[in-house]
Amino acid sequence: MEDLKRMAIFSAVVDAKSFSEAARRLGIAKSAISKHVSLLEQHLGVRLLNRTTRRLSLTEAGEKFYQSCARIVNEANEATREARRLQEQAVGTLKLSSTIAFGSKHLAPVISQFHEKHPELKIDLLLDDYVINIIEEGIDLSIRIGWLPESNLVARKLFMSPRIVVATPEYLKKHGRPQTPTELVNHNWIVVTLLPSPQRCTFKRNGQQQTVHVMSTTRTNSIGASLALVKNGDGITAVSSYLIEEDIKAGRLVPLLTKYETDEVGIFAVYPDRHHVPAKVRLFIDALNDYCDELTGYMR
Amino acid sequence: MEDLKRMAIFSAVVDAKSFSEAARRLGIAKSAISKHVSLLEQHLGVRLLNRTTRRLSLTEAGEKFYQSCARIVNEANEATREARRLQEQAVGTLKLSSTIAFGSKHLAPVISQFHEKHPELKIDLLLDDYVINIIEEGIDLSIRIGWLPESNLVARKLFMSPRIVVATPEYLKKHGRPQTPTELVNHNWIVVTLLPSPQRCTFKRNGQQQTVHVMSTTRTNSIGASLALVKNGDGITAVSSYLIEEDIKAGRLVPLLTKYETDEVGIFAVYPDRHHVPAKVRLFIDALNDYCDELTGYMR
DNA sequence: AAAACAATTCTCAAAATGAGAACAATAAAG
DNA sequence: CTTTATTGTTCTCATTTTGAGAATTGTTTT
Repeated sequence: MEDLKRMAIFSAVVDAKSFSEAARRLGIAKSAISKHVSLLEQHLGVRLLNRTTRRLSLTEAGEKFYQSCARIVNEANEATREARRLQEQAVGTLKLSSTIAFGSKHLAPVISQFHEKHPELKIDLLLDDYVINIIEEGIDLSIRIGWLPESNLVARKLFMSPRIVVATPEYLKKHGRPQTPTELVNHNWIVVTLLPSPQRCTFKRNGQQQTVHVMSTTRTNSIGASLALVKNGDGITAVSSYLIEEDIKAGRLVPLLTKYETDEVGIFAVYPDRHHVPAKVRLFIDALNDYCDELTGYMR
Repeated sequence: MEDLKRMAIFSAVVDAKSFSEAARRLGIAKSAISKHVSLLEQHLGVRLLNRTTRRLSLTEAGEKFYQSCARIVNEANEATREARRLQEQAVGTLKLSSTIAFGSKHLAPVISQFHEKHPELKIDLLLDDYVINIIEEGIDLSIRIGWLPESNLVARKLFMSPRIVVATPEYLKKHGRPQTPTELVNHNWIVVTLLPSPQRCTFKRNGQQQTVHVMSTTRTNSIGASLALVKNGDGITAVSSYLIEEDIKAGRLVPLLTKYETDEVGIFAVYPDRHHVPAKVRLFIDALNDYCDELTGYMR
């Protein structure tokens, strides 16, 4: 393993048909070349080159060995080039992950636009409401809600979204409309188990903050399911605004406690490494950012 | 070129699916492994492995790169093995060189016997009376007469052979039989131009040494031709005894000045390198030695 | 919560590398 | 046949690289 490097040097010597010339080409002293070849021969226990000060010739073993070395050097260069190409061009496959709700609603349009721009790039979109291990799954880019800056991973904020407490008009007619956070304890809160503290809700008003422990008989690990349950009139919950704009406008859902500020939740793009971000990821984050800027601009 | 070695390390990490395990297998510290992989990534500008402390996964570029690395490591091992095989086994081709006379008379039987013992070894016999450059021609083993220990090359003495002054009976009847070295100047000496001092001949008797400058009208660069000329009755010359035993026994040639000791000439096996002598060469020298021992034993 | 283990980072000593000069050998030129 | 130019080898020495070991941080299991 040590002398893979020496194989490259030996190969250069054979190509140059001279120690001195090889030294010149590689930009190192000829004494170094000489030593490397000697050590390689010593380690192999095989004479590779017969040499006088004036002439070089390959031994039979050297001839065969050279063939292999040339192939190896070639393959190494090829591999390096290919790795850099994958890094710098939008090619290959981009493995995306996001929550089902965000993915189907927002990622889809970005993807289709992105795909037009970079037709060579395949996209693999994995929608999942579970918190998945993006290292284990080999995810290039994950869109996560309310991400707490987890170690080693890089999280870039796309936008902040307030969480709005909503219920259907029908539900409110039946169970009454809460006017203060404390009144929430009298309602069936649909708990989304994915969130860090699913049964706790914080509100602010006039600089005063209060936290409510909500009551619940219904839990789900899916944001989409929670929304569906609320829409079905089963209960009440807080949902990121970006998911329910239309529902509110259409009157299907009613925003509650609008006098209070709720804790905003961040939408983050998460990827595994700050250094050496491949082009496919960088470009997609850019596209996503543009989309989100437009979205929030529109919402403002 | 610098990171061919690192490609091997990276490959080992992927094979082991762990930095620590790879370190154990390669017998170096895991901190070293970590650094090597980092440097490789840095040099490529490409992330190869996504890693937490507990899990490893290849990036897309890393996956492709690994394929190449694995091939390279494999090829390198293969090449090393093959080089050693060529070194240690009597396989491949043995390129022999010798003077025409010695080659046809003595090498041929050794070769045929050797070939029976090592049927896998091809033999390439080059007969030439010129002094050839064994480096340039890629000769494995050269049998040279009266070789002066030339630089870099290794010369191993096979046997010493006295040079005997001979002529045909017919020639002697016509021109008289020289009784002392000085009388040689009256004869036509067949000069072999390959010898170091072709027109000089040294004799010893009773501890006294004398050198004669011989006269000549006939010169040749071929020992065989010189012998043929003498046999044809064209002149007189000194020939290594091993070439003319039969001719003397049969009376076709008459040894002259037998009271004088002539300068012996050595028969040498010459090869390019003292270290790492391949099996094919070593074994052939051994066989040649055995043959020569038999020959000189028989002559004694 | 604690224990066990993996990767990273740091420091420091040891090893290797490579430049440059001196040398020996060879071939070509005068 | 000597001179000259060039090559590969060897040597020394400063520089760089390397790797071990401990400490650190992060992750998983008990």
